[in-house]
Amino acid sequence: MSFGQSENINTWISQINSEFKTAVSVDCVIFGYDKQHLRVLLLKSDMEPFEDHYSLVGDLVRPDENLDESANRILTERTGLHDLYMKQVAAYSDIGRHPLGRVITIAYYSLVKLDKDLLDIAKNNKNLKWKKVKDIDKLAFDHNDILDDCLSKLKVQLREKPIGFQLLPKKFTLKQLQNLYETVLDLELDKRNFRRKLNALNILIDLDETQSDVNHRPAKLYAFDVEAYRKRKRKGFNFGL
Amino acid sequence: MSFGQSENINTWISQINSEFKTAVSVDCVIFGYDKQHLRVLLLKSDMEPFEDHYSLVGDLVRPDENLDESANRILTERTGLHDLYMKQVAAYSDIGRHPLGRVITIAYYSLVKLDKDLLDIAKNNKNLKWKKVKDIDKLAFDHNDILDDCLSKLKVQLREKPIGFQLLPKKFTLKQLQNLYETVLDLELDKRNFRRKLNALNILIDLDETQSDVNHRPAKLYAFDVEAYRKRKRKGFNFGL
DNA sequence: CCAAAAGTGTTTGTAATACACCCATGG
DNA sequence: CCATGGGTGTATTACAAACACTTTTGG
Repeated sequence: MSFGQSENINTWISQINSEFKTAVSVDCVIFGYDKQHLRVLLLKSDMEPFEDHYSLVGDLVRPDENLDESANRILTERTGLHDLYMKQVAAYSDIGRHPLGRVITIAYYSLVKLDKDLLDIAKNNKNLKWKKVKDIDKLAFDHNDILDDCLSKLKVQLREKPIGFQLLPKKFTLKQLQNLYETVLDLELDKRNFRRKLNALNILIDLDETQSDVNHRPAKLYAFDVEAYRKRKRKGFNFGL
Repeated sequence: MSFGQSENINTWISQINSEFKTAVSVDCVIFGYDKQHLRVLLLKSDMEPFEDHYSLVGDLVRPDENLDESANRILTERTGLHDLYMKQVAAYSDIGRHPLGRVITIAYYSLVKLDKDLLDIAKNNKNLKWKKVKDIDKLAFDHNDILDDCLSKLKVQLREKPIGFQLLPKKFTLKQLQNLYETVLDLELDKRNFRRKLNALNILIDLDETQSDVNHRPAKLYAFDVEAYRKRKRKGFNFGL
């Protein structure tokens, strides 16, 4: 950032303290995948005029943290998890977007594996809910815009980078991975082509294990090979789905 | 944005006015293309400890404008032009990024056709300079990070969307367009394949005009067909270079 | 032995790549 | 008539898409 040469430092500081007063917040679109559905963690709003609307989870940015740290803090506070996959998406700044004054918010999306513990946080707190993305209607503030943008970004990234694994358990079957892609991208994929492509990418570890307790032929289990991906990333990588 | 249920409105407002004090700015990476080189409009900084470093052009966000409006204002103030192509890229927020205090900045990149008038703004103002991207070394603040991110974004967008035309005059030759792609993306393209591809895209208007005053066979002139692009955009469009 | 999902190859069409010569103009 | 860049087509290769049957397990 930089300022016109005409302004001096004292003018500038006093401006910030008076008419340029602005709050900065972070809002997180926390995506979770649940074998069937893509979900987002929402919070029941208690703020006029949005009572009983759901909103994204967010908070003001504190003086001792940057935006990434702020997003991480919010994620940990809400989910109890650390080091989630997380991506800054955009800043939202319309004058009237927040009823209490000028609040500019920076949106992040993040990805979590929806296991029982995580589903429980919405049971232990009446105000939290894992809503299916498809079922979300009117949210508080401009959070529908934010959600739409984050979902678009997720879809783009899912096609280009191996981030889908963040939404699955460590060990997964190829069918689970395919289902994830089909659900999130809202399309149908050919089983054989999908498997061939994944095999060619060489980013999966064959665990030599199979499912148990299924009443059909058990599927092989795989894990994401972070190292193999890192090595290949340098010379360009495109998931290409 | 939303806040924990425990906080009430008065707490929150007083927080903004005291410890949450933050300034928000916009910084613009203004790219211009000059037949040979990709350039960025830079400004000589007069701020400690960055005297004589160049910086991006930016300003504080005013109370009556959102970020897009702020970026537009900065662009118009610096270039005299309106309605430039413009894209929000990311927010930068490290604690120590600005010597005068907590300043969170949102970066935009924008594209202009570098004609004589625009080149003159750097001649009429000693502090402004159209620097070749390749020649830029240490900038003030965290502006190298911002520039790098904006350049990456530009490269991605250039491959996917027909934004290159924003850097060229209204009438251009296929060679000029190819040169632009080769320069910005730093690669070599096959002339015949490039022309075939562009022809297939059907987003150019053949103006039935040719260059004049060149000492070789004059090239045909084309213009970007905005309407044709708009119609095809709905059903997906990828420049695919 | 039945139900249910896992696993596996081949063919066909389409898009990307590589490559060399003639053309129009100004000087 | 020469120098300079403009303009054009074809053959090859790699990748994407479409498609059906056999295998393994639990009940």
